[in-house]
Amino acid sequence: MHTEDSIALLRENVEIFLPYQALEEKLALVRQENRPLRIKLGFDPTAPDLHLGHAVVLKKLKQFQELGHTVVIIIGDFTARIGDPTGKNKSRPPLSAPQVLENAQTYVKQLSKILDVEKCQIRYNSEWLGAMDMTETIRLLSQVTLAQILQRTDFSNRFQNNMPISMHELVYPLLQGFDSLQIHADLEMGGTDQLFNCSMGRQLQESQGAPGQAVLCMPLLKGIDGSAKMSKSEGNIIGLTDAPQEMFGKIMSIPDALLPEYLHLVTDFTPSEKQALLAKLEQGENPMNLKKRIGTNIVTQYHSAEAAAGAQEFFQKQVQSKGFTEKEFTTVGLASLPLDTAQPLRLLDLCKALKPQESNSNLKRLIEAGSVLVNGDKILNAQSLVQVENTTLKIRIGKRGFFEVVPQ
RNA sequence: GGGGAGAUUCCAGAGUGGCCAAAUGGGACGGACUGUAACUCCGUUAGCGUAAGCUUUCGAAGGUUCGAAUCCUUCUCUCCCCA
Repeated sequence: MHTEDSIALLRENVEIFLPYQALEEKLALVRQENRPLRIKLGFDPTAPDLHLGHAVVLKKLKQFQELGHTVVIIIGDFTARIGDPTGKNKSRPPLSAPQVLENAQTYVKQLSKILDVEKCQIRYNSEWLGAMDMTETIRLLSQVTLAQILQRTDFSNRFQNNMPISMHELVYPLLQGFDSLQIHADLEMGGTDQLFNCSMGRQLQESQGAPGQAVLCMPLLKGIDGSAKMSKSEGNIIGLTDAPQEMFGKIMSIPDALLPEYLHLVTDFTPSEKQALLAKLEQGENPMNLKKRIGTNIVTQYHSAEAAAGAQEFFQKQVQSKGFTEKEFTTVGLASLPLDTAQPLRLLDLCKALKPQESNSNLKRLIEAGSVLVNGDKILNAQSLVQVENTTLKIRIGKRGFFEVVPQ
């Protein structure tokens, strides 16, 4: 069932194997028992947006799935109400039950962008966690000591820095581990930040006399700002559901230094293609070109080749080209704007009508900073009057706001 | 249960009666540069107002004062030490 090649493929990009030969051992085991691997992937439906960081893990799961293994997705609807403390220096607020359910449905839909969801088992951990009584709970808690829990860097950092840690957060890793026991996981996948939680599952399984799961951790993809981790709360994500133009633009905005990482972790290129692209970069090719290749590749995965081509074209026109008139403008009818056209129209008021979410003060700043162009000309005075009647007017506000104001 | 420390603008973190819409750093936004929304440099960063200026903001609610982020009272939350 597995050749050397497929094992090499499965090992590609994996950062941590626990234990090191775990993958090979588990594969041998299931071959003997003539069954597929049961691979667990847990998600807390806290924020309902999957991003490229998640995709790193999901793409690996996809490889397992294509080799005939079973992916069991745990929707942590119960644990989401606690809040995973991973990577947080603050406690997360618990979510309400209806919120969690809604997020879970959105999640599964997004998972289908990468995995064959039809072939996955999907389980909600409220099924068993919600049913536990106090006696069972205490029995579970007795399996682990405080010292073990404090091993975890999130907790020990917070503890050392006098930050609050609530009791329910301490319990979180145990509950996640308990999921592994319940579904008889052979292997659990996650980001490297999940190592502690995943190994807790292994420990609990073994303490119950079951074989401990293997743990595979994927590297954490850096955010588009180049910071340590792509995460929703940092606002540095590329969402799987982002529109093509948005997705492409975000990829163009990642620091050049991140290119190899993105190339390896989130593109579809074959290993030899990746090599070739990296070699070109080393030979001094403009990183921009590689970034475009990566952008096109990624947009193609989540949308289509046509969408990717369109997104690249849009980027070149909207961002790279110097010309003003060839930009893509959003057409706005003058009559649809909340303006008193009987009065002489100030530039500030026009901007406010086009960007109602911006404050007047901020728009004034933008104008004075030279970020507002009218028909290609920089206007620095917010009080300047603009002629809008019986004429079409092209106006740029900031880097992204291009409007064409037409009469009526 | 007892004693002590603290809560500041998006975040971190100064400020201990008027010079405070509040230092500094980060982030964000903008400009210049670059046929990258990268890198670098520079600027801006509560709202309203053409402006003078006015209004709201320093955990919450009251109070003292001509004047409070700064003082007092109560409350909420957090941390530390002792038991």
